[in-house]
Amino acid sequence: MSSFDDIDTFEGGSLSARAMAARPQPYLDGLNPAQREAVEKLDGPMLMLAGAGTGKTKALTARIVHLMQTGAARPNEILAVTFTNKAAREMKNRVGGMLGQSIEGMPWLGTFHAICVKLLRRHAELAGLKSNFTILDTDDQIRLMKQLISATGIDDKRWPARQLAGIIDGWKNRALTPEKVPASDAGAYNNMGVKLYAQYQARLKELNAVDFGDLLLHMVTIFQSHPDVLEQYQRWFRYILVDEYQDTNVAQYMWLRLLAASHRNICCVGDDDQSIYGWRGAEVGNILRFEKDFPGAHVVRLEQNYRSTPHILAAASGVIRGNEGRLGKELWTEAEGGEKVRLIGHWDGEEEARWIGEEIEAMQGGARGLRPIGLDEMAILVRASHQMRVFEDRFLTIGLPYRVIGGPRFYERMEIRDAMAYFRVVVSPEDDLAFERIVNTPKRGLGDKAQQTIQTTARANGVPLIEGARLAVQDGLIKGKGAAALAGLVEGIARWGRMADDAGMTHMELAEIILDESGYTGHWQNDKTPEAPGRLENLKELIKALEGFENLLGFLEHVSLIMDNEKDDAGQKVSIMTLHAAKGLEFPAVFLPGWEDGLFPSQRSMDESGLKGLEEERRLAYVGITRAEELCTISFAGNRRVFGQWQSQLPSRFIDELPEEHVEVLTPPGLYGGGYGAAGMAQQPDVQSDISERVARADGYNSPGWKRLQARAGERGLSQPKESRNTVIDMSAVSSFVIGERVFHQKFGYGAITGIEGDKLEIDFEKAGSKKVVARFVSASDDIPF
DNA sequence: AACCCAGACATTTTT
DNA sequence: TGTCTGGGTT
Repeated sequence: MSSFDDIDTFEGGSLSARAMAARPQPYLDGLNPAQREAVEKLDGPMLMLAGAGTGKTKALTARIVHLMQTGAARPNEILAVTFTNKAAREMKNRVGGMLGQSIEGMPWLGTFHAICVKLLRRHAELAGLKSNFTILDTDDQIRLMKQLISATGIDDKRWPARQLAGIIDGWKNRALTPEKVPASDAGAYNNMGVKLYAQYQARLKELNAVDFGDLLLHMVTIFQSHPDVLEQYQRWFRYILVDEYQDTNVAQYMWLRLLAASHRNICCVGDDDQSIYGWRGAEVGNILRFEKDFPGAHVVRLEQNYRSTPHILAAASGVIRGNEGRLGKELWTEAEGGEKVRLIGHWDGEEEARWIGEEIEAMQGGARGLRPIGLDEMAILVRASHQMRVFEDRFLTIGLPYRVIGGPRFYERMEIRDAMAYFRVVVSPEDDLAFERIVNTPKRGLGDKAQQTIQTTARANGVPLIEGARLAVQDGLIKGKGAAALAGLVEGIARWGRMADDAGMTHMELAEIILDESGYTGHWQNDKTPEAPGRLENLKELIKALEGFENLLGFLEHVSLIMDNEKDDAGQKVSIMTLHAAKGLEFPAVFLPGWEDGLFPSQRSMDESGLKGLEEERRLAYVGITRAEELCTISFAGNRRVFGQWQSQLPSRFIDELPEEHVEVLTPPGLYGGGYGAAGMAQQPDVQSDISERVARADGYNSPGWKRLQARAGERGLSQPKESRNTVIDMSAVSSFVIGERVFHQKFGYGAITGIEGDKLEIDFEKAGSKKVVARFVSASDDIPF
């Protein structure tokens, strides 16, 4: 399509739009045919199926630029939604870069939540809110829930606030208001769940607050009940783009469908094979159903991968093939050569961590004829965060710099949340939840009773808590030390509020004054726990973060939605993160440890969600492998300590699904102790067995790998690996020992048993002294073949 | 109101 | 095995 055609067909024909349309289109040059199609076909529904590393963001941003350059839409007529702020930021930057000028703003490029906040503030009254409503995070949500539960006089043991909040979140994800919760759902909780849900919503309204789920739920409700409002936005958003469509939940899906209903100019980008947030309410079905939802939709597949070697892609394809109900897509690359995916089994988790540590060190220097790989170019991706610990322990002892990505984030830290609660009460004194949080932090001698008094006083007078507190002191309902402190706090909040209006002070200075005068800073200065200095450090950082904002209010608004803080501390470091956190990232070298059945795929996923759960786990495996550009190393351990108990592990069934010809099986080097290391080596994965064989198998314990493991264990005179994951104490191992017996241990050498307790033995070692060890790791001394 | 200990419990977490 | 929570104690 030439730009001249566009001028003729362009309807809104302002001069500037025509001038825009006449510009050259350099952004189309670097695109492959599929990408180009995805960019140029502007009208009507489109599904852009973009595999990992296929230049999705490039296509998406080019499409946005194309919309503007052809004059199809002005920047503010494009609705572009992402899931993360990071993705939104990146897209903004790239669009700006492609235009070669700063964009005059794309106000509707943002996360679902950020856009909904904007919309909801405009139409708050339609949801029974004031436009300055506050946004609660999970923490506030649970505290509110706790209050409701105790107020209702329900057994909080049977109704843990967390769980209930989770259930309600689930309903909100499915766009269910309390009235719409189906009987089948409601009945399961004896109708109490729905009742509490309704109460919770009522309470939120009283507080003029919403939670994350509400942002979408309210907007969907408003669109459904106010066609005029909906129409206004249908007309306004001429083109809609959605990133990571496979991760949308029902509420987001409905929101999009409503907005796109009239013109159907909606372009959804996603990859059904990378849908890994089902447990959070995401519906893979949304993307699978797209062509039914939008008949006549254009489907474009981006399959050319620019990230990984052919071996890596083949391995990933081999695994994901095991899933049914895919839209179907096969990655390919023009690149050639490269290393096969490497696979290695270890004796236990520590061993695995040790090996990976050594491997990382070797790779830095350019091992095995490969180029030297920097620490920043390597990542360890685990299924669950507790797996990180072994690596941290190991890397600390060998002094290998690492960085953990994810985990508790900056704005979720206690001290940050406390400080922000202070800012919140100052900015809006009627913020009861914030007031509640700080009223006795630091300790002001206001215990449960005093706080109860404040609550009842406030409720009796129909005023916010802070006013209730003032009245309670005034009327002498609270006495003594607490009363003085409380009066001081209430007075302080008012004073700080006045300072905020005072032009002579920056909001950073104000923030510092608030934290100092309230005694909060002092509270941590007096705290002698080891984490106190870090917390003070964080508070300093918080103040620094204020700099970028006009005032406290602006900052709070920003933070309520942007809970990420990427303080990428400088220096070369190996990254450790969960597979979930790794989505969207890429690294030259990737380690995927812990590929053991039960851990990965996670037993819990399979128990709770059956085949669906297993398929999501498989997608997680696919995501993991496709993060790697040059080198991907998968590993598993035969034994692992789970909740402090030793358990035998089976190699993950996903290992069986790796295509043999793209995998190189590594043999662990001669490990210390020989005999035990050899047992670890026995666990060669059965790369031969294909999917069909695996599926045909009645249970997982007949795999060639398992049989070999058993056989070799027997040869070595070791205890047999347990068949049941639940049998924690290995009775055979225990019963074979007697007190006084001379035994050998892998790490501690020879010793004599002095005590037996379950599966643990107390042994007086000749060199290492007396230790308690797990029976599994001990053998009668004459069994040692060397 | 602050502290301590026993018991429960333990994935993944874009906003 | 370790962490967190809630109940009981000081």
